Amino acid sequence: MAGRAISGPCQAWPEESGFIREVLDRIGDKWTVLVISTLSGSSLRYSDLQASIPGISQRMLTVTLKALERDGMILRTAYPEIPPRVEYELTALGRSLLDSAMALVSWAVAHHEDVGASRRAHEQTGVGREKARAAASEDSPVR
Amino acid sequence: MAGRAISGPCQAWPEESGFIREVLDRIGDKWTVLVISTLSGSSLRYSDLQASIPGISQRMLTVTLKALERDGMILRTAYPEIPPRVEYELTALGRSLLDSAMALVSWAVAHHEDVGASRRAHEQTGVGREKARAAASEDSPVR
DNA sequence: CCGTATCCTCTATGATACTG
DNA sequence: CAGTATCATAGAGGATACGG
Repeated sequence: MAGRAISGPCQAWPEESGFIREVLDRIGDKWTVLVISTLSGSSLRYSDLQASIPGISQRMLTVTLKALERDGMILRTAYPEIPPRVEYELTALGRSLLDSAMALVSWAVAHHEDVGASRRAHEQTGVGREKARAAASEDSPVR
Repeated sequence: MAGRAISGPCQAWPEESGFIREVLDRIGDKWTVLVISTLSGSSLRYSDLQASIPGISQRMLTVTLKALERDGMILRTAYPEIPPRVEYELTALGRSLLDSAMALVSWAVAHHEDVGASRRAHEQTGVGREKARAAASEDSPVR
Protein backbone atom coordinates (compact mmCIF):
# COMPACT_ATOMS: atom_id res chain seq x y z
CA MET A 1 0.00 0.00 0.00
CA ALA A 2 2.65 2.44 1.02
CA GLY A 3 5.06 1.42 -1.70
CA ARG A 4 7.67 4.14 -1.87
CA ALA A 5 5.20 6.91 -1.35
CA ILE A 6 7.68 8.80 0.76
CA SER A 7 10.78 10.48 -0.51
CA GLY A 8 11.56 12.02 2.84
CA PRO A 9 14.81 12.81 4.61
CA CYS A 10 15.86 9.34 5.68
CA GLN A 11 14.05 6.09 5.06
CA ALA A 12 14.74 4.50 8.41
CA TRP A 13 12.71 1.32 7.78
CA PRO A 14 12.94 0.03 4.22
CA GLU A 15 11.62 -3.50 3.71
CA GLU A 16 12.93 -5.38 6.71
CA SER A 17 10.09 -3.99 8.78
CA GLY A 18 7.92 -6.73 7.32
CA PHE A 19 9.37 -9.78 8.99
CA ILE A 20 10.55 -7.77 11.95
CA ARG A 21 6.90 -7.04 12.60
CA GLU A 22 6.15 -10.72 12.20
CA VAL A 23 8.58 -11.65 14.92
CA LEU A 24 7.48 -8.84 17.18
CA ASP A 25 3.87 -9.85 16.75
CA ARG A 26 4.74 -13.37 17.70
CA ILE A 27 6.72 -12.57 20.83
CA GLY A 28 4.45 -9.65 21.57
CA ASP A 29 1.28 -11.64 21.75
CA LYS A 30 -0.12 -12.38 25.09
CA TRP A 31 1.23 -15.88 25.72
CA THR A 32 4.15 -16.83 23.47
CA VAL A 33 6.91 -15.69 25.77
CA LEU A 34 5.26 -17.28 28.75
CA VAL A 35 4.93 -20.57 26.90
CA ILE A 36 8.48 -20.81 25.63
CA SER A 37 9.82 -19.66 28.99
CA THR A 38 7.83 -22.36 30.71
CA LEU A 39 9.25 -24.91 28.30
CA SER A 40 12.82 -23.74 28.87
CA GLY A 41 13.46 -26.25 31.62
CA SER A 42 12.08 -29.44 30.19
CA SER A 43 9.46 -30.84 27.86
CA LEU A 44 5.94 -30.63 29.23
CA ARG A 45 2.51 -32.01 28.56
CA TYR A 46 -0.45 -29.94 27.49
CA SER A 47 -2.05 -30.08 30.89
CA ASP A 48 1.23 -29.20 32.61
CA LEU A 49 1.52 -26.09 30.49
CA GLN A 50 -2.00 -25.07 31.30
CA ALA A 51 -1.37 -25.53 35.00
CA SER A 52 1.93 -23.66 34.87
CA ILE A 53 0.53 -20.64 33.08
CA PRO A 54 -2.21 -19.10 35.21
CA GLY A 55 -5.01 -17.53 33.26
CA ILE A 56 -4.42 -19.06 29.86
CA SER A 57 -7.49 -20.50 28.18
CA GLN A 58 -7.53 -23.81 26.36
CA ARG A 59 -8.08 -22.01 23.14
CA MET A 60 -5.14 -19.66 23.51
CA LEU A 61 -2.83 -22.42 24.68
CA THR A 62 -3.71 -24.47 21.62
CA VAL A 63 -3.44 -21.53 19.26
CA THR A 64 -0.10 -20.46 20.69
CA LEU A 65 1.34 -23.96 20.60
CA LYS A 66 0.24 -24.44 16.99
CA ALA A 67 1.80 -21.19 15.92
CA LEU A 68 5.06 -21.98 17.67
CA GLU A 69 5.15 -25.46 16.19
CA ARG A 70 4.46 -24.11 12.73
CA ASP A 71 7.33 -21.68 13.10
CA GLY A 72 9.69 -24.42 14.20
CA MET A 73 10.11 -23.16 17.75
CA ILE A 74 8.68 -26.15 19.52
CA LEU A 75 8.31 -29.85 18.76
CA ARG A 76 5.07 -31.70 19.43
CA THR A 77 5.15 -35.41 20.12
CA ALA A 78 1.96 -37.40 20.60
CA TYR A 79 2.07 -40.82 22.21
CA PRO A 80 -0.88 -42.95 21.08
CA GLU A 81 -1.64 -44.29 24.49
CA ILE A 82 -4.75 -44.49 26.57
CA PRO A 83 -5.13 -41.95 27.95
CA PRO A 84 -3.41 -39.81 25.32
CA ARG A 85 -0.14 -38.10 26.14
CA VAL A 86 1.40 -35.19 24.24
CA GLU A 87 4.71 -33.59 25.00
CA TYR A 88 6.03 -30.23 23.88
CA GLU A 89 9.66 -29.24 23.86
CA LEU A 90 11.73 -26.38 22.55
CA THR A 91 13.72 -26.84 19.36
CA ALA A 92 17.15 -25.32 18.88
CA LEU A 93 15.45 -22.43 17.12
CA GLY A 94 13.08 -22.01 20.03
CA ARG A 95 15.93 -21.90 22.50
CA SER A 96 17.72 -19.28 20.45
CA LEU A 97 14.65 -17.07 20.62
CA LEU A 98 14.32 -17.77 24.31
CA ASP A 99 17.66 -16.13 24.89
CA SER A 100 16.59 -12.87 23.28
CA ALA A 101 13.16 -13.01 24.85
CA MET A 102 14.61 -13.49 28.30
CA ALA A 103 16.66 -10.36 27.82
CA LEU A 104 13.37 -8.54 27.53
CA VAL A 105 11.94 -10.26 30.56
CA SER A 106 15.06 -9.30 32.48
CA TRP A 107 14.59 -5.73 31.37
CA ALA A 108 11.04 -5.83 32.64
CA VAL A 109 12.13 -7.14 36.00
CA ALA A 110 14.96 -4.64 36.26
CA HIS A 111 13.06 -1.53 35.21
CA HIS A 112 9.40 -1.99 36.01
CA GLU A 113 9.82 0.24 39.03
CA ASP A 114 11.26 3.05 36.93
CA VAL A 115 8.33 2.77 34.59
CA GLY A 116 5.91 2.77 37.49
CA ALA A 117 7.54 5.86 38.97
CA SER A 118 7.36 7.65 35.65
CA ARG A 119 3.69 6.85 35.29
CA ARG A 120 2.90 8.13 38.75
CA ALA A 121 4.82 11.30 38.06
CA HIS A 122 2.81 11.93 34.91
CA GLU A 123 -0.45 11.48 36.75
CA GLN A 124 0.48 13.90 39.52
CA THR A 125 1.99 16.72 37.52
CA GLY A 126 -0.81 16.46 35.02
CA VAL A 127 1.39 16.11 32.01
CA GLY A 128 -0.89 16.03 29.05
CA ARG A 129 -2.91 18.91 30.46
CA GLU A 130 0.24 20.93 30.15
CA LYS A 131 -0.21 24.65 30.49
CA ALA A 132 0.81 26.44 27.38
CA ARG A 133 3.27 29.07 28.42
CA ALA A 134 2.58 32.46 26.90
CA ALA A 135 6.23 33.35 26.53
CA ALA A 136 7.93 32.32 23.33
CA SER A 137 11.63 32.61 23.99
CA GLU A 138 13.98 30.21 22.21
CA ASP A 139 15.62 29.00 25.34
CA SER A 140 12.67 28.01 27.46
CA PRO A 141 10.91 25.10 25.84
CA VAL A 142 7.75 23.77 27.42
CA ARG A 143 7.97 20.26 28.73
CA MET B 1 -7.91 -11.89 39.28
CA ALA B 2 -6.44 -15.37 39.28
CA GLY B 3 -5.22 -15.05 42.83
CA ARG B 4 -3.80 -18.40 43.85
CA ALA B 5 -6.52 -20.43 42.26
CA ILE B 6 -4.06 -23.08 41.15
CA SER B 7 -2.23 -25.42 43.47
CA GLY B 8 -0.67 -27.39 40.62
CA PRO B 9 2.69 -29.09 40.19
CA CYS B 10 4.94 -26.09 39.67
CA GLN B 11 3.87 -22.47 39.62
CA ALA B 12 6.12 -21.30 36.85
CA TRP B 13 4.70 -17.77 36.65
CA PRO B 14 3.60 -16.42 40.00
CA GLU B 15 2.96 -12.72 40.04
CA GLU B 16 5.74 -11.38 37.84
CA SER B 17 3.73 -12.32 34.79
CA GLY B 18 1.71 -9.15 35.31
CA PHE B 19 4.30 -6.53 34.55
CA ILE B 20 6.16 -8.85 32.22
CA ARG B 21 3.01 -8.88 30.15
CA GLU B 22 2.89 -5.10 30.34
CA VAL B 23 6.36 -4.77 28.88
CA LEU B 24 5.71 -7.36 26.21
CA ASP B 25 2.50 -5.64 25.23
CA ARG B 26 4.34 -2.38 24.88
CA ILE B 27 7.16 -3.70 22.71
CA GLY B 28 4.76 -6.03 20.96
CA ASP B 29 2.48 -3.33 19.70
CA LYS B 30 2.72 -2.36 16.13
CA TRP B 31 4.85 0.75 16.36
CA THR B 32 6.79 1.08 19.59
CA VAL B 33 9.93 -0.69 18.44
CA LEU B 34 9.92 1.20 15.18
CA VAL B 35 9.59 4.51 17.00
CA ILE B 36 12.34 3.97 19.54
CA SER B 37 14.61 2.50 16.90
CA THR B 38 14.07 5.54 14.73
CA LEU B 39 14.94 7.76 17.68
CA SER B 40 18.09 5.80 18.46
CA GLY B 41 20.28 8.04 16.32
CA SER B 42 19.16 11.49 17.33
CA SER B 43 16.21 13.48 18.56
CA LEU B 44 13.55 14.04 15.93
CA ARG B 45 10.50 16.16 15.33
CA TYR B 46 6.97 14.83 15.04
CA SER B 47 6.92 15.21 11.29
CA ASP B 48 10.33 13.61 10.94
CA LEU B 49 9.11 10.57 12.77
CA GLN B 50 6.06 10.34 10.59
CA ALA B 51 8.18 10.58 7.47
CA SER B 52 10.69 8.03 8.73
CA ILE B 53 8.09 5.43 9.63
CA PRO B 54 6.15 4.53 6.50
CA GLY B 55 2.54 3.65 7.10
CA ILE B 56 2.07 5.06 10.58
CA SER B 57 -1.03 7.21 11.05
CA GLN B 58 -1.07 10.48 12.95
CA ARG B 59 -3.21 8.91 15.58
CA MET B 60 -0.93 5.93 16.18
CA LEU B 61 2.18 8.06 16.18
CA THR B 62 0.62 10.32 18.80
CA VAL B 63 -0.67 7.42 20.87
CA THR B 64 2.66 5.62 20.77
CA LEU B 65 4.63 8.73 21.65
CA LYS B 66 2.33 9.52 24.58
CA ALA B 67 2.63 6.00 25.94
CA LEU B 68 6.39 6.03 25.65
CA GLU B 69 6.61 9.43 27.27
CA ARG B 70 4.34 8.35 30.10
CA ASP B 71 6.55 5.33 30.72
CA GLY B 72 9.67 7.46 30.78
CA MET B 73 11.17 6.06 27.62
CA ILE B 74 11.23 9.26 25.63
CA LEU B 75 11.39 12.95 26.42
CA ARG B 76 9.14 15.47 24.70
CA THR B 77 10.27 19.07 24.34
CA ALA B 78 8.03 21.71 22.82
CA TYR B 79 9.50 25.00 21.60
CA PRO B 80 6.87 27.73 21.66
CA GLU B 81 7.81 29.16 18.30
CA ILE B 82 5.87 29.97 15.22
CA PRO B 83 5.54 27.51 13.61
CA PRO B 84 5.59 25.11 16.54
CA ARG B 85 8.48 22.71 16.96
CA VAL B 86 8.50 19.60 19.11
CA GLU B 87 11.42 17.29 19.56
CA TYR B 88 11.45 13.74 20.86
CA GLU B 89 14.48 11.95 22.22
CA LEU B 90 15.21 8.73 24.02
CA THR B 91 15.85 8.81 27.74
CA ALA B 92 18.39 6.52 29.39
CA LEU B 93 15.54 4.16 30.19
CA GLY B 94 14.47 4.19 26.58
CA ARG B 95 17.94 3.41 25.37
CA SER B 96 18.20 0.49 27.78
CA LEU B 97 15.02 -0.98 26.33
CA LEU B 98 16.29 -0.35 22.84
CA ASP B 99 19.24 -2.62 23.53
CA SER B 100 17.02 -5.54 24.49
CA ALA B 101 14.58 -4.86 21.70
CA MET B 102 17.35 -4.78 19.12
CA ALA B 103 18.45 -8.21 20.28
CA LEU B 104 15.04 -9.39 19.19
CA VAL B 105 15.30 -7.59 15.88
CA SER B 106 18.68 -9.20 15.34
CA TRP B 107 17.13 -12.57 16.03
CA ALA B 108 14.47 -11.84 13.45
CA VAL B 109 17.06 -10.93 10.86
CA ALA B 110 19.17 -13.98 11.65
CA HIS B 111 16.41 -16.56 11.75
CA HIS B 112 13.55 -15.41 9.59
CA GLU B 113 14.62 -17.85 6.92
CA ASP B 114 14.49 -20.77 9.33
CA VAL B 115 11.01 -19.76 10.34
CA GLY B 116 9.96 -19.42 6.73
CA ALA B 117 11.35 -22.86 5.92
CA SER B 118 9.51 -24.37 8.86
CA ARG B 119 6.25 -22.81 7.75
CA ARG B 120 6.62 -24.10 4.24
CA ALA B 121 7.41 -27.57 5.55
CA HIS B 122 4.25 -27.57 7.62
CA GLU B 123 2.14 -26.58 4.66
CA GLN B 124 3.56 -29.30 2.42
CA THR B 125 3.57 -32.25 4.77
CA GLY B 126 0.15 -31.33 5.99
CA VAL B 127 1.03 -31.23 9.64
CA GLY B 128 -2.20 -30.59 11.43
CA ARG B 129 -3.98 -33.08 9.21
CA GLU B 130 -1.73 -35.67 10.77
CA LYS B 131 -2.70 -39.25 10.12
CA ALA B 132 -3.58 -40.99 13.32
CA ARG B 133 -1.59 -44.18 13.38
CA ALA B 134 -3.60 -47.21 14.44
CA ALA B 135 -0.72 -48.78 16.28
CA ALA B 136 -0.23 -47.82 19.90
CA SER B 137 3.28 -48.92 20.75
CA GLU B 138 5.17 -46.94 23.36
CA ASP B 139 8.16 -46.36 21.11
CA SER B 140 6.54 -44.84 18.03
CA PRO B 141 4.94 -41.51 18.89
CA VAL B 142 3.03 -39.69 16.21
CA ARG B 143 4.46 -36.38 15.16
C1' DC C 1 -6.39 -36.32 28.41
C1' DC C 2 -6.11 -33.42 24.50
C1' DG C 3 -7.89 -30.82 22.02
C1' DT C 4 -11.75 -28.44 18.35
C1' DA C 5 -15.92 -25.60 17.40
C1' DT C 6 -18.75 -21.50 18.47
C1' DC C 7 -20.08 -17.40 20.05
C1' DC C 8 -19.08 -12.98 22.03
C1' DT C 9 -16.62 -8.93 23.72
C1' DC C 10 -13.21 -5.57 23.89
C1' DT C 11 -9.15 -3.40 22.27
C1' DA C 12 -5.85 -1.95 18.88
C1' DT C 13 -5.52 0.35 14.71
C1' DG C 14 -7.00 3.25 10.86
C1' DA C 15 -9.42 6.98 8.16
C1' DT C 16 -11.02 11.35 8.30
C1' DA C 17 -11.88 15.94 9.71
C1' DC C 18 -10.96 19.75 12.68
C1' DT C 19 -7.94 23.08 15.93
C1' DG C 20 -4.13 26.10 18.18
C1' DC D 1 3.53 22.15 12.33
C1' DA D 2 1.70 19.35 15.72
C1' DG D 3 -1.54 17.50 17.29
C1' DT D 4 -7.02 16.22 18.96
C1' DA D 5 -11.71 14.30 18.18
C1' DT D 6 -14.74 11.05 16.23
C1' DC D 7 -16.26 7.11 13.92
C1' DA D 8 -15.60 2.57 12.12
C1' DT D 9 -13.66 -2.14 11.86
C1' DA D 10 -10.83 -6.38 12.15
C1' DG D 11 -9.03 -9.46 14.91
C1' DA D 12 -7.20 -10.97 19.44
C1' DG D 13 -8.60 -13.13 23.23
C1' DG D 14 -11.98 -15.44 26.55
C1' DA D 15 -16.08 -18.61 27.94
C1' DT D 16 -18.33 -22.52 27.03
C1' DA D 17 -19.67 -26.90 25.12
C1' DC D 18 -18.66 -30.83 22.47
C1' DG D 19 -15.55 -34.66 20.15
C1' DG D 20 -11.70 -38.48 19.55
